[in-house]
Amino acid sequence: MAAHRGLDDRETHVWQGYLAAQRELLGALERQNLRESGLSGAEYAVLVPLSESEDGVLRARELGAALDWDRSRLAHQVRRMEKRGLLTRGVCAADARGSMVGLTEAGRSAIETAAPAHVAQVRRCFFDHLSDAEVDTLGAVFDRLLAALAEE
Amino acid sequence: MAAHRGLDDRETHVWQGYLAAQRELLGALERQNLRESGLSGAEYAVLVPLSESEDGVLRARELGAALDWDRSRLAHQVRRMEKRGLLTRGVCAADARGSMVGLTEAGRSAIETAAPAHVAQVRRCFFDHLSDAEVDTLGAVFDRLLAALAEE
DNA sequence: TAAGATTGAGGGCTCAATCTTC
DNA sequence: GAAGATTGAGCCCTCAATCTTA
Repeated sequence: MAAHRGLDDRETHVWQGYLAAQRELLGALERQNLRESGLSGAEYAVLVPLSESEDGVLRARELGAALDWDRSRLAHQVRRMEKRGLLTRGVCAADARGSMVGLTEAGRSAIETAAPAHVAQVRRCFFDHLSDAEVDTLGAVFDRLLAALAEE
Repeated sequence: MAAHRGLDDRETHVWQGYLAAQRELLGALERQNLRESGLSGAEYAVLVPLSESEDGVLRARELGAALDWDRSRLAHQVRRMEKRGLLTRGVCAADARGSMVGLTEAGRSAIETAAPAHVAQVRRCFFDHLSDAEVDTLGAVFDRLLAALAEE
């Protein structure tokens, strides 16, 4: 492809495969998750750290750090999820600038229902198709790519 | 993470690394592309097959097949790009149901400017950090994952 | 009926203001 | 001024409904 002048055929194929696998795999997980538990991928991601916290409540700042999301992305997502009845928002007692995000009953119930199916799906669509050696290689590669990107 | 009960620590780490690498890498490419050539990733993707076609014109059906995009996604993208002056739309002479998508001068100029920098970026952020053996492993893995997903 | 395409609604993401509180 | 958070605009994507032509 003209997009890849400067990449040889093998590299082009690997790069296209990476892009396609990324889209198909995450898309399949998203659809499956949505169908079985009614949760989008973003909703699921937000509920996980909250369900692991002491009492189902975290400062928005902590939640954002756990997810590695910026403030804006989190604020938009929390707003939508509050409207859906999965979360509550409140002010932070210790620092009036901060906000607290908490699970509702519906939110806790949703994540507890969704988690086992989601994990099974990741195993079935990803790990079941890979050898131990391939998993090791992928782990090393992703770590290296992330380290290089962090240095930029 | 509670998200990964049923995955061991090593698997969880690899999966998180996959998700993070995906987001960081594609995000970095997107931002770089946008900064240097003013094209989004989606716009770039659409322009590539058109720039490789005979006269810069393809049936929407062909373009969608080349990108592996569904009709709706392509129609929305073409509409935005037509508004930006990168593409033209017309009716298909051979089949009145079809539509023809063509490059404008601005579109051709944009892709020709963007392509070398984009390829260099993919090389710098991805292939430069991988050994030959790792590239082979990744190629095989992505092919296998895609084949498995296609069978579902 | 099926194929090609378009549209509107709605979730999701990023960027650039903005507001409040430290 | 800096930190925590929110908001609005704009692009991207998917889904379902619709319209036209084959």
